[in-house]
Amino acid sequence: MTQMLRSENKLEMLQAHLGYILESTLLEEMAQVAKIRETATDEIVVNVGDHLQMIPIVIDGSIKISRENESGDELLLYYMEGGDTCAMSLQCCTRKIDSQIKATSMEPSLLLMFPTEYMERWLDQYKTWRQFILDSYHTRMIELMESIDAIAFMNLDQRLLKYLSDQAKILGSVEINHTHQQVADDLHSSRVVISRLLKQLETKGEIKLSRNKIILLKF
DNA sequence: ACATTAAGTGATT
DNA sequence: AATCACTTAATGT
Repeated sequence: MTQMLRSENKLEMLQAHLGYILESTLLEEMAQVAKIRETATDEIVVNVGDHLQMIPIVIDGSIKISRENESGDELLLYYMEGGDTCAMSLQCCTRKIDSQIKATSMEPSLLLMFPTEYMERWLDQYKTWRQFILDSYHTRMIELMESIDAIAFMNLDQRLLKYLSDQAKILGSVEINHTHQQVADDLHSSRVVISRLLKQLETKGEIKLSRNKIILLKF
């Protein structure tokens, strides 16, 4: 009975996000094989070097994807939100490549995890699924280019503003609960520099600062 | 009251 | 824009 309810819930979750993209037979099949994963704020969902067994689709919440090297240097690449999957993790799974990225939960989130075998089979079986995966590649690629643009063509102060408004948009709040160090890590900068830039923004009346908190005033 | 962690500042490269 | 070395402020125990 509870088993029944859980799989019904999964179907509802899937329908809510993918109902208009994927046919109901596929959605039902997905609901049957999906495993639920709940994550807490700042929980690391995937680490560099991990070997993925299952591929996630985000149902609720948001996940940030960042690059990280051996010495712990980071750079935020893009975000995943409701209905998003990361097609790159599919390649990771099927080719047995270790993950090159780190995925961190930005808020309490709910993911549905799918075994690789099914994902591959659906690729042959459902053209809507193939389209979904290809679309995912496309959006990921666009976002990657956007983040390259930001690094190559924008000053750090511009990047910081973009970062703040992105965070606000995704977390649905103008109140961002991050330390300056966390912001610096995401932007691959240093805490001192970020503190100074934030101070400037506060002086200009764009934001309000307090410990562990940045409040956006003009967005 | 004390220790710890976050944030601010001046000087240097 | 980054780093160092140091100060000051906020918070938890």
